[in-house]
Amino acid sequence: MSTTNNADRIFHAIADPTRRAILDRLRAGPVNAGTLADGFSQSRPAISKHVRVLRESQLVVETRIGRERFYEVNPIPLQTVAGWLEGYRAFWQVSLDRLKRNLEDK
Amino acid sequence: MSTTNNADRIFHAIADPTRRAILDRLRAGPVNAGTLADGFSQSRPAISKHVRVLRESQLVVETRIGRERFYEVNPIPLQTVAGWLEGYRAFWQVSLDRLKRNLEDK
DNA sequence: ATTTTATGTATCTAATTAGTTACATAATTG
DNA sequence: CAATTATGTAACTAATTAGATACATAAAAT
Repeated sequence: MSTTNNADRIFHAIADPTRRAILDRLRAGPVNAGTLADGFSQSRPAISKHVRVLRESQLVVETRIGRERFYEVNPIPLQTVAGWLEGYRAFWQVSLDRLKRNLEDK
Repeated sequence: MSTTNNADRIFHAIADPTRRAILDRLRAGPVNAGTLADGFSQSRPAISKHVRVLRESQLVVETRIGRERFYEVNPIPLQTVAGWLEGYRAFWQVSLDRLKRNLEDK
C-alpha cells in the first residue's frame, strides 16, 4: 500500500475490527505494547502489526520510555472520516425522502 | 466474510476508494449500472462487484426497471460510522491536550 | 423470432492481508 | 556481565480481495 493517499490509509486502518478495538482500548488512556496486547486474544506480534498500521495512518502515536513503548490515540485523522461523512449528512433527509417515495411507489 | 457483523461490513465497504467514489457519485442521484460504470476506468463487472458489496452493507439500494437497475445511496448505515466517531469527539479536546503536553515534555 | 442491449455471475490471477512462530535488539535487573 | 524482559521484525501461510475476460440471462427492439 505504497501509493496510498492519506484518506485511503485512514479508512483502511479503521476498517479492521481489531484495529478499531485497539483504538477503543487506547481511548481509555495510553498503555504500553504488552499491556495492550494482553487485552486481545491474538498474538503480541499480530497486535504489534496492527499498531503499526494505526501509526502509519497517524491514528496512534508512540512514546518510548526505556524499553517500553506507550501508545495513545491521536484523533485528528478521524476528522478526515468525519468530513467525508459530513457530505452525506446534508444528503440524509433529502435521500430518505426520496427512498421513502420510491418504496411507496411499489 | 460470512461471520461478519453489520459494523464490520459497513466499515469494510467504505474502506475501498472505488466504493467511496461510487457512493460519492450516487450522491448526485440514482443512475443505472451502465451509466455508473461509465464513470470509472475499471471494467463494468468490477464496478458491479463493488456495488454488490455496497448493497450487502445496505449503503446502496437497487431498483429494477425493465432490464435496467438503478442504484441509489441509503445513508442510514453511515450512522454506524458517525456513532463510532462520536465516541472520539468527546475525547478530541482532552486527548489533544494530553498529546500536546506529552510533546512539550520532550 | 432474432438480434441487440443491460447487466449479473463464473472463473482465474495477482496482490494484499491477518495471523503464526521464530528470531533480533535493546533496556533492566541480579 | 549474564539473564531476563519488552518489544519489533522476518519469514511463512491461509484467506480475502480487486480486477480482468468470458459467459449467462432477461428485457427490448427490429
